[in-house]
Amino acid sequence: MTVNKRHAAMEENREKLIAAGRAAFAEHGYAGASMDELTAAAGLTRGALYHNFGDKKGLLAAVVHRIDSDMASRAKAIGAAHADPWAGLLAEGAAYIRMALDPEVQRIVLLDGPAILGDPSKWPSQDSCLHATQQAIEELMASGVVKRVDAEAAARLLSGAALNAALYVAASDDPEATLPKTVEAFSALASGLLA
Amino acid sequence: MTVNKRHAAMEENREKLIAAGRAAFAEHGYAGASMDELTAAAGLTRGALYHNFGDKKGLLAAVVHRIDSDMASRAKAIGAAHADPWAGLLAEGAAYIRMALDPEVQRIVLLDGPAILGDPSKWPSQDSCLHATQQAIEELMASGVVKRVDAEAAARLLSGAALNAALYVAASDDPEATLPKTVEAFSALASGLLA
DNA sequence: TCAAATCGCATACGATATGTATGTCAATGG
DNA sequence: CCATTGACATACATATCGTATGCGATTTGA
Repeated sequence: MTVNKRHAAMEENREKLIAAGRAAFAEHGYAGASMDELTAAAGLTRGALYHNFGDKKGLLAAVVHRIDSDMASRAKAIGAAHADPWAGLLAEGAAYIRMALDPEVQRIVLLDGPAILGDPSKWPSQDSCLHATQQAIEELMASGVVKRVDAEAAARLLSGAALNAALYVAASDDPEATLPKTVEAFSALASGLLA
Repeated sequence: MTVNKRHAAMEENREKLIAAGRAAFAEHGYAGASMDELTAAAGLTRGALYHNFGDKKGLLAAVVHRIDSDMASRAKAIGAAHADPWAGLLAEGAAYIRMALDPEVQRIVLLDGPAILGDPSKWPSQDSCLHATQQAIEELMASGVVKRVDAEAAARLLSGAALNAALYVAASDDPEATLPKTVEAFSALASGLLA
């Protein structure tokens, strides 16, 4: 009976590798992360890695998917906390900007992710963040709050602006001061979608 | 007199290397481009490359700077062709989206550039595109056409949205159909900056 | 004009990292 | 209880970057 002891151990090792990969990619970047060090830190060898994820890109994809899911669920919660759907969308956007200030998110999801895995809209994870934004926009369009434009394009523009802005904020000399100004400009820009 | 034959040859070789790097980075990506092949294609060896550009990143920086300059001058011309400054800004944005459809621009400037060199706003080239947009926005703010928000942030958001949108358009299944819808959504979004 | 010094570039070398092929041992299941 | 599977470790082959060294053409100074 016992639900396969081997499978349980495998899942556990996968978790270890994803965690180690997340740390290594965040600290050294994708190119600079050594698979030997990474796997050793997880108490394993490269054998486990190649068996579980195929290659280095495979591990990155798994790590990106994990972080992306975390971000989407957090953003969704924030958006849902607002009674007014439009305010919810703005809050969601601001939340993305703030989450993207995390160096881990920047390095892995915003910089190395697209460079190595290609455009987020084609990721197997479907880019949960993008998907959530698009859904919010579609609902707002249905209720006549926002202009009728292509929802997918609008979501992509909005999310692109937000995430890109976060990179800018983080790279600025005084992020604390730049953040509110950027969020304000973001709100102004987003209002262009209103009907 | 003869203005140094050595210097002339050196400039010529730099041009060859930049051209070869541009082609190699575009085709294989930064990580996948071999310096041996690249320099051989230029009729040189890695010795010339390391002497002129320091390291692989140095060559990428030079190539990015070159492409960025090209883009900025083209966009500026397009913006200046419009009598109405606001229409000029929109046209500039649309031009960026269209230029960013070029696979070379995508891979080198939008994907590998930020991943390897860091945020564009910190590039030595100052990211000419960004700078031009910011200037246009400042002038429109001075003449009361657009809202008074942080011009640098607004420029970054607008440019981020445009360039990011281009990645999305290019990755879409039917770019020809996606492009006009995206440009339309871009115009709507940008109108949020109007006073 | 000639000789010495410069310097741009080629060559040779070492280090390191990825991906694959092979081996091993515990868990499974008939 | 034994044969088989398969998850993981080990060993190997290959490729690439960056540096250290060497060469030769061009420049410079007298």
